[in-house]
Amino acid sequence: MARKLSAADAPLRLDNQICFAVYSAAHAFNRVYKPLLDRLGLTYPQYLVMLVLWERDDVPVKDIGEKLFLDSGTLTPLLKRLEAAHLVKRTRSSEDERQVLIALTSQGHALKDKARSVPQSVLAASDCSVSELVAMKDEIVALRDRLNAVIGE
Amino acid sequence: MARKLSAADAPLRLDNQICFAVYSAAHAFNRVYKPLLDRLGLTYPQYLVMLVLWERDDVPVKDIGEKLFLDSGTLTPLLKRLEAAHLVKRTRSSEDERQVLIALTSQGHALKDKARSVPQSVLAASDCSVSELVAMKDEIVALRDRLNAVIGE
DNA sequence: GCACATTCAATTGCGAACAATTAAATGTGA
DNA sequence: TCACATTTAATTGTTCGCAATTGAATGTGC
Repeated sequence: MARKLSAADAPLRLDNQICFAVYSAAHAFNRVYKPLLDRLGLTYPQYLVMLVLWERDDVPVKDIGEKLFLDSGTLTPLLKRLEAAHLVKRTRSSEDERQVLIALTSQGHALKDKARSVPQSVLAASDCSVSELVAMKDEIVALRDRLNAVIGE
Repeated sequence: MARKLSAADAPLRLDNQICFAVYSAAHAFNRVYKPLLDRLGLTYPQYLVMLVLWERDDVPVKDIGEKLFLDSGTLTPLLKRLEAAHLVKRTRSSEDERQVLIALTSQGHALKDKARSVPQSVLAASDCSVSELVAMKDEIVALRDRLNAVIGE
């Protein structure tokens, strides 16, 4: 028997998947960021780590992971690359030797000024008003938090 | 001089980044899908490929790539893994020997029925009405398409 | 027909992302 | 104190994702 388009298949259609919308939008963002971040010598996940550090410095790996929803398997090699690029320094905490504290170098601090043009370039690429983007962001964050709540059972 | 919270820093604050909202939501979706897809023996990107093939079979790699915004560097090894799992078959097109056509095996077809429960499980996890999700999806797709339009210059 | 560009998939190399495990440091209860 | 659990990063192995290159097949302009 021939397979035909069926209403029963609608939930499995690619264009009906919000997850694919989110997935493909994330990749689109990545491609927009790439040329901008190349000039800073950063990848997108490295940029996210730098955003965290520009807000608060000298934090354990765990804190960065909680903010970005990433684990040490991702962060350890990434932070070593940032260290190799002389943007951060990794030092064991003296109070708790299990922790590795991540601190910006002077170059890491200085990069913040170069990064200021990035958000507005992305805003321009999105061809969208700030208020619309803020509304979308809030919706997506709310959805993400509901999903994450389910993961923790 | 001490660095303090400044209005000039707002565009660089992690919580103000819609790209991070999208990025972290994509990961949250991935984590929700993981246990569901494990039962099908699929990863999330593999699931996306199967969604494409369940809609239309016997398509060149390029078509799959255009629908999913992925290139051969990602798809070739992924499709080889699907072939190793006996879900698809890869054959050179006789009309154009440059193309590799991807066709579902009987097992690949059969997996569709097992996959039908996935979307509703994710819907439940999102704790959101269908109409809200559809509205969000449309907004995100529109944003994605604007971003992709900029990438093509 | 023949040089040339184009198209398509495969390959290589690098950087995430994550599960699972390991090892060291710390905390806890008896 | 001492056995035990917990916390924290690092490590290992697998899979994506993409840039850049390669090589074969096809299309083109002369």
